[in-house]
Amino acid sequence: MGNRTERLLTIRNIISSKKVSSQEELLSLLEEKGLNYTQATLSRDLKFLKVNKISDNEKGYIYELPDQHNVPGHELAESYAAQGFVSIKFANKLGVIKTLPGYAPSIASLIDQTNPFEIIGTLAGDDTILLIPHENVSEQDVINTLVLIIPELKSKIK
Amino acid sequence: MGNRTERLLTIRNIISSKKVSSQEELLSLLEEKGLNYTQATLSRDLKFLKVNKISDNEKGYIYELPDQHNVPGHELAESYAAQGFVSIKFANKLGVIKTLPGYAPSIASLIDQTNPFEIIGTLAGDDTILLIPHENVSEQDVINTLVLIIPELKSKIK
DNA sequence: AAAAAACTTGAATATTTATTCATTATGGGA
DNA sequence: TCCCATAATGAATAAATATTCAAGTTTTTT
Repeated sequence: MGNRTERLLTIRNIISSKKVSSQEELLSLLEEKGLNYTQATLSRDLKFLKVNKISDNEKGYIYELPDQHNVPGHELAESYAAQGFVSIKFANKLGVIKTLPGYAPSIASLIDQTNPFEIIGTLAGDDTILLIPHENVSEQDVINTLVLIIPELKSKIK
Repeated sequence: MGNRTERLLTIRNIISSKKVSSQEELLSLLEEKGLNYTQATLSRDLKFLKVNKISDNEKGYIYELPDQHNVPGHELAESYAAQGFVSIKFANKLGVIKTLPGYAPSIASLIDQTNPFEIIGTLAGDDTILLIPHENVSEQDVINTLVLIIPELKSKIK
């Protein structure tokens, strides 16, 4: 895995956990984690990740991860998915989601469609989904990502 | 109504119908409509309207209206609302939404919560909602706004 | 394994966007 | 009506962000 990937993952991680209001600020947060890059590269990364700068309550601006809800019909798929979700566990760097019988394919497809950076692929059976995360992605990162995709899971996980 | 309001409405209207990729471009689109302002003012307007600049398919950037789906529990309210929606008609600059019995308050509340610029207020009975649009807002503008709030209405309206 | 193509990056710079500062308009109270 | 306070605006400028160009890397092809 190249350094770029680590940087991209770290950027997503930082942005989802803190309010960042400029590239310069983000740049120094990356530096704190030992990732030294220039503003030019960061600008390209943010474009690639489709990170948005939005206005934050009249005062300043913050960067925000792209909204995961632009897929047509997403709302329906989402409540269906939340309904069928049972649990998630991790072992050997893999995530295993248990679902109600028959729900696995549609939940996996939802994840595939939003194509989050942290999860490189899924494999669905009937009531089980195997999640293959990127290297260096923590369990909490995966969980955060799932909640980003299906907000209603927040109450069901962790 | 001051000119500022007209400008804000026009900005939302333009952005929802065209791809605009810079303030300068938007500025000249406003000019075409007889609205002459400076970039400074536009920058403030966009901040006020919480319009976002997002990356558009690796190539460039576009401006986008704020997502209307950040209200917690919105997804559920939304499918509920779509379910209860029957029709919308206009008369004397007012919009009248008919709903299934009992649905009006929750649909109206959804509209109020997202607080779209184009609709200054709602009044809900049991199966009827009165929509009070801003001056100079067209029926189509109101419909577009409703669809922004409740995407599932797209198939039900117009 | 060499050559070609494609990708990644930083430095410098161009471009774009936000803010400051001064000015003018607008909207209540006395 | 006259103040006063608040809001809106433009010009200039500061600040932030995107891109160009050249160089270095990695990947693919032959």
